[in-house]
Amino acid sequence: MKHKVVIIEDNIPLSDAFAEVINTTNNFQVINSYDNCEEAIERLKFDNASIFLMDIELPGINGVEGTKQIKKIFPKANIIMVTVYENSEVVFDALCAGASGYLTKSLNPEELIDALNECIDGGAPMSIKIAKMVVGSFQKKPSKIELSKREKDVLLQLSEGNSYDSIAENLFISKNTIKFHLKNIYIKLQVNSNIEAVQKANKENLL
Amino acid sequence: MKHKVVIIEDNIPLSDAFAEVINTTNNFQVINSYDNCEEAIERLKFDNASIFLMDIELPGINGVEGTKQIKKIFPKANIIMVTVYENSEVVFDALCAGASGYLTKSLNPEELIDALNECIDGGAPMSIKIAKMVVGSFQKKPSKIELSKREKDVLLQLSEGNSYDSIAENLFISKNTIKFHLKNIYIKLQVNSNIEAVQKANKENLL
DNA sequence: CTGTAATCTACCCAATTGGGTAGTGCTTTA
DNA sequence: TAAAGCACTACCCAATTGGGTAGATTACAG
Repeated sequence: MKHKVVIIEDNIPLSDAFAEVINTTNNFQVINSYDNCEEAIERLKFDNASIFLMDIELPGINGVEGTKQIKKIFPKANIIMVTVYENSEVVFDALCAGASGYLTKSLNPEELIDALNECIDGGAPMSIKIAKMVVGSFQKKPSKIELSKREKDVLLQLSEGNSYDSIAENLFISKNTIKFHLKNIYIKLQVNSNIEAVQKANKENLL
Repeated sequence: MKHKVVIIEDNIPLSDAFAEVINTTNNFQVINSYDNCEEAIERLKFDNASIFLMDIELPGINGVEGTKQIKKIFPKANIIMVTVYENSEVVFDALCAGASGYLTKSLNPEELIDALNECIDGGAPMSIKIAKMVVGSFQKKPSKIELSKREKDVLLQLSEGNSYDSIAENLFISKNTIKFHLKNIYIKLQVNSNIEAVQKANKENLL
């Protein structure tokens, strides 16, 4: 029983090349190729594929949006993006949309087959550069804004939704002191409201 | 010129096995092995290694903390975690600490060498399961809390630090309407302050 | 057609927050 | 020893926000 693969790619020669490679394997089979998402989505249930190779730049709805729609109907679908985009925003959008993997189009046949296998093994095949980007996204660079220890304490409490009174209680200092620290925090973060301070602290990973 | 590798692993037979494998290659060389981070950090500059294989469970400071410290001194160090932990918190902590890769200890010699090569190619070698976890972390499951379109508008504006007055101006509705929507939002999110609402919206990916 | 949900507006009052000024005391660094 | 930074407290006032009540309009589904 071969795993069914659907290719969604508007570059027909490339699509055909993928299909040819995949059909040489003895555990994968391309059961349909489309040059747009709309058609592929219509035939979703009919094709009943387990893996989708998805281009991003497509006529009509793009690959990221298409991924969302396919995952909505077929949550178990494994969708591997195959694209030239290495732009971080596109990569993260695709992953957020539900892509299981992300390959750049420079891949060779062997890599493609490896990726398919990794995919059905429950993995997340990624090109080297993509893996690096993804891992890099966890490595938050330390902010250049420096808060004192006490300021961090106060801001953390604030971010948890505490009022000045609660913060004062929790930190065993007076409410006035909370205000004092907040004022300094606002200056350091260049904001002038509690929400902005918390949002900026989130963004800058200050807590 | 071989790439210098340092192994930090308190399981000596395992450490020796890694070293043996690595030393069979013609582009990597284990220049030192340690059974704790402290010693490795002391000898950082002396060893001048480009790749570190780091265990997580170590006597004294653990591998995650050790990774932070090494990256602080040697930002260019490539640190690959090699560990039995597949617990998501540990994985993400390690990546946040600056690890370039994350392998589980079930790896075979070939995988180890592949990982080293991928690492010096600027990649992020990961075991299949880890890659899946990392990619999965992007796929935020949609919240079950449902806000109306207008409520989302208001909450988004609020999260950007706007006051009720600004939001009213931006959305061309009265300040009272902002209050009205906020009240409903607070009920739906089960909070009772602007910060809590914004934080919860962030957490639940409501915007 | 009727009810329900969403959107919109208004008014009132109490509580919270933001901004300013003015001090004290402690520790670290120059 | 002086200066600088951090932590702390107090008081005042204006602005903002939270909670309650009351009502209007539109749109959509049963």
